[in-house]
Amino acid sequence: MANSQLSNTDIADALEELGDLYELDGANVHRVLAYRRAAKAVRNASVSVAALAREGRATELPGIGKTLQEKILALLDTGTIPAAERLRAKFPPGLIAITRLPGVGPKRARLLQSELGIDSPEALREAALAQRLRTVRGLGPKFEASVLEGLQEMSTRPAGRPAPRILLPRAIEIGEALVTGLRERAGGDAHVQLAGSVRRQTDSVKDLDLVATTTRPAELARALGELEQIESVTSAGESGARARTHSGVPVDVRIGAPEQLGNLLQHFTGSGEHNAALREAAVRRGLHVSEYGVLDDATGITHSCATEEEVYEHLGLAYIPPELRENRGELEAARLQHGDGRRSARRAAEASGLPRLIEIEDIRGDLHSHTIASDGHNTIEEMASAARERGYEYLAITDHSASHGFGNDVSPEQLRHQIELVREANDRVEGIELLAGSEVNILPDGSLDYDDDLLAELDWVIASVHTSFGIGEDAMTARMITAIEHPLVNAIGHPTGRLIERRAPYAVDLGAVFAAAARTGTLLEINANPDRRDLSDIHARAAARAGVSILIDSDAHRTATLQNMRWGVATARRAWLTREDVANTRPLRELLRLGKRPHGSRAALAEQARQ
DNA sequence: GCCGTTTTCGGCCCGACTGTTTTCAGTCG
Repeated sequence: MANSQLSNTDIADALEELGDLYELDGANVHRVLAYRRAAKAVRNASVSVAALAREGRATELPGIGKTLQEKILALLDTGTIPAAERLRAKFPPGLIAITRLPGVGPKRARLLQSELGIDSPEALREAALAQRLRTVRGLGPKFEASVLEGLQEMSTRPAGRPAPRILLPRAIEIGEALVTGLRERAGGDAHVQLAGSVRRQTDSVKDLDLVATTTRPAELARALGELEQIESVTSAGESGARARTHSGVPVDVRIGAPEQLGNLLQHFTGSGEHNAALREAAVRRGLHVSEYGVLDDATGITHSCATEEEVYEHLGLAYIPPELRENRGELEAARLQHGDGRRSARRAAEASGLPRLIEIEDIRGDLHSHTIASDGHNTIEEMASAARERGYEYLAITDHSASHGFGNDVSPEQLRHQIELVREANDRVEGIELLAGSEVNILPDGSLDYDDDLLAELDWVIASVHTSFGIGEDAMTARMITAIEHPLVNAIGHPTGRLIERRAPYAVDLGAVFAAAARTGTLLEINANPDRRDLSDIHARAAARAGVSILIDSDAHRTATLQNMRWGVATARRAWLTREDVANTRPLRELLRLGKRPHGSRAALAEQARQ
């Protein structure tokens, strides 16, 4: 019982390590894959897998069966999995580290260990420098050189860290510059566009995937190497090229014929998991999907598809938006009944179980923004004008509260003054309604750092955790629920505190948080700051399923960052959310009715809070 | 090791490129 607190990340790491060990041990590849899939399912689970396993329900997760549940239970009870212990003795951690090098997989790692006794990156480096790798059959000088280059690259990173991933906005910026450059150089009939994880709008990306169609592929492949952003071309062939930007981002360009654009796009948009599941399902229907077309066993004909809609139609599926392609149930939802096949793509989508995803145009207002009263860079009126230019009907001014720190505290007296300023601005500025609000700190005990009388004067209160992240899961859960139950709190800001690629979410029982939010009518935010996107796609989906109304906010600290809203909408789409799931797609009055105070005045609620 | 619109066993997506070979294994996406 001592380890029942293991997080999903701990469990996922253990399963992944076991997968790596089995792979080195030469296990069946499908078995290894099963461990990796299971690790991913655990990592993505929005409930505690430890708790689930204790109840014997971990098998409800996709890819986890009886055996893996038993291994998880062993890990919880003893802190280790027996099979892992045994294999660790055979394959030291240094050997697993070697398999992280490009061009070195499990087979070569084991070969290096058995032939040359190499079991760490250091030993590998020594052997490569001494030109001993080439003495092994199947390895040569080029392999030696690539190993040394890989080790050099690895040594520039903190120990054991994978190559850094870049955030979506930066990836799009680099990717669009490449697309523009290729279009200019390739000219004529060339079509170039971004695919891969950028097109799926993931939080961060590891590389850029571009898809191109042209009648002169060689010319386009050559053009890639000539772009000013490209440092080097690492490989090139008939169907595309691979390169690296000066900023260190790998770039993959795939080139095909125009009539295959749909197949190419579908293939290179991924995700890998979506494609694998798609193809497995297709094989059961006698169809084989590749980037070149859909091969029908029955006729022997390969159908090229100029659009992705055609690809999915061939497979009896409604068109699946890129954001949903993660093998999280979209294939099942997209499956069409017999007779649906001849409908238009739009009709097919409506007939399927796929959601009609929210769009940026659905957003009517922003309920989290800062001004010069705290750490923002613009005045109330400047923010209001910029919001109005975006077509918003309302904007809440929510500067930080009394204990925020960082020199940006807003004292109770200052907040009273700020409320007056917002009211005055609201009278002056036409065409948008301003709400006098605050982003109030949730203190470690769950209380807020303004008293209720002052909070009752506000039109809008969003409460967030900004300090004491490490108080432990139980204390954090109680802290959040106390804030959620406060009758004057409309919404919780960035509910997990994560920073993408930099800081993990704090430990908190999100299931309990979602239940409390649903019960009290407290909105939970998808903070659209591209460093946060918090709630995440997975968490936002779970929250909406638990009956929580979701809010998407920019958390803008200047007029320009109001446009961060797009990253929040991207996360909402990845969370399967529709317009109906998101509160700020509604007119303000309707939104406020949706929230927690359907009856009475704020003063009455303040009274209720005092009791 | 998982899983089922060929279901409790026997499958489990598809192709490109590299470096080493002389027909292919390994790695990668």
